[in-house]
Amino acid sequence: MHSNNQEKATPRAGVESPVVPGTILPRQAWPGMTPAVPPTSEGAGHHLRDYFLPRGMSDADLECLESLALNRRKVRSAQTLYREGDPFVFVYLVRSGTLKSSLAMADGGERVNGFYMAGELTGLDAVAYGRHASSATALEDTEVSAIPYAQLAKLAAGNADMQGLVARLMSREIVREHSHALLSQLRAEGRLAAFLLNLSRRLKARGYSLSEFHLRMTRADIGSYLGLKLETVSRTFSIFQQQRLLEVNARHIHIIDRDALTRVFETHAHDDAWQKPER
Amino acid sequence: MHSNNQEKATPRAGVESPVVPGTILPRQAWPGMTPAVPPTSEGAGHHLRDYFLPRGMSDADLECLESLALNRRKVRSAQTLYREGDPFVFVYLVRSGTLKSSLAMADGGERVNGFYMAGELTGLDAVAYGRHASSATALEDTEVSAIPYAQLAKLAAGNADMQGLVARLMSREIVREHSHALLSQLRAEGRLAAFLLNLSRRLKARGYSLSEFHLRMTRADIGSYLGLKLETVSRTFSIFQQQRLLEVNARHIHIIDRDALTRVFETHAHDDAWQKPER
DNA sequence: CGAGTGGTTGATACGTATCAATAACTGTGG
DNA sequence: CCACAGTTATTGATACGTATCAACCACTCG
Repeated sequence: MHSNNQEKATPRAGVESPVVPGTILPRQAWPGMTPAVPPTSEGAGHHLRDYFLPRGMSDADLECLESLALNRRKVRSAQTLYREGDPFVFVYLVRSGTLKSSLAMADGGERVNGFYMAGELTGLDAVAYGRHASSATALEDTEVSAIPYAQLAKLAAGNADMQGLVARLMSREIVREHSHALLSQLRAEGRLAAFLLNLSRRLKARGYSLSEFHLRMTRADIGSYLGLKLETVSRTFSIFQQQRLLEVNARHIHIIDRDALTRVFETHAHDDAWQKPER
Repeated sequence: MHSNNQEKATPRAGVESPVVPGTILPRQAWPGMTPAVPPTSEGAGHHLRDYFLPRGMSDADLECLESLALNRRKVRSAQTLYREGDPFVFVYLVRSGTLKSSLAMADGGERVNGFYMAGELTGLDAVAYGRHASSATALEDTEVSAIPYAQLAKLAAGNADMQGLVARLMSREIVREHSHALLSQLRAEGRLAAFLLNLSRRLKARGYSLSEFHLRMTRADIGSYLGLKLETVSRTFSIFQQQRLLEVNARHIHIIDRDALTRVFETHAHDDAWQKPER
């Protein structure tokens, strides 16, 4: 039942959460992708580490959902799967391709608040008020399974595992947003570095190269997601390239110096030690 | 294709949400506190409107939780209720007082990501990984009810209403984080205005004055929450005061010109029309 | 009464937005 | 196949908002 990433599994009696919380601490060198490094003693660490927590589900979790994921649907590049305000009927499991999730702004613009790839579930923010709270747009031709939320809820009513799964998935969304919020503490270089490492990790988990990949989104999308202008994103790519941390060819990214990239967002903090810890 | 959403009041059989979703659109004058004003036609509008959605629960919802909220607990000002990384056992219903929720940063500082007042539930971000993903600190002497999550889950397993309630509460946290993220699109004045109006509204719902109240948090807390330095918060208060929008005496706030304050965060956008709508 | 916390205000530095020009690429229709 | 328009990305010059550093005041608590 449940997710749990990482092996090694420090068998600590979680209340009922099976998942191991400890993960990669950005401050230490990142050895390829070895997961579960027990947090260096300190309880609450750099919370940005959650930014690197797995977004997908375990095979077991996925299997759970499979039973409901009958309704296959294709979304062509640039088409929207659902829009903010649409009545809430389905949550969607991404099968292949990539989605971006975004919020409409007052001025007609949009703010990207997440990217979803194969194995990830989107639409859970609609549970709150029965309408989608964000829009989902395909960044490439994408396939999803539509899961009727009503059915999911019914199933969960009689099945503690399923109930727990849904609860965990929603909670993870919250934690993810926490981490995303922390990006604002970093400057442009730190934000982009974190973004790239996150992408890299997720792509790796899907069988792609850890060091080389293709961006599905535009500079503007990345900027919107990171709270930067597209020009700044572009410039930052150039900087990384000059420093030989990356090779960039439009949307083709090659990570040359992963460790250095990791160091970037430890160093490039916005200098905010908002407050001292009171310990 | 697109936008749609909207009114017509659609008495749409909410999937299960009891709460009225439509609310105040910041762009229109804010008549005191009239709730449910059908959004002015425009499609997915200023998503920041969600920032003004009710955070508390309906009486019915509250009653539901009461049965489990036996375990009363007092938290003195400046004491923490739980810390990031603590094993997850309880969620907490705030009875009286105020809590701030925060995340630890790499450098030992913290980032405030929310404030919780009476009737609000905190701790749901811990469901994800079985450990608290944030810390909760009392801003004044505060009383909470500790609700064992295991029990809550068990109860939900046999009770569709309860299950729906928990799901909705979690989803609302997600939506709230969305809104919080949108604040970064505003400049200092817009952020502070939005913050004050939000506070005002929540306090009003608890029987306090809409226009006059006492801040429970420091300038640094506000700054951390809004992504600003405390000096900037202070300066912005001064500006509002000069413009006769507010009267500020340390933590005593008197809102003089509510409409003007509302206009502030329509105007003071960071100029980002990230992208054009494709209409 | 001195130390500590919280708040205000000023001068200046710095990061990123903004405006603008150009180039590379993409798809379209003649 | 080539021209043409429309994105997407890069790069430069400059403007502007907020962080930063610092001095100072008010208030509280031993």
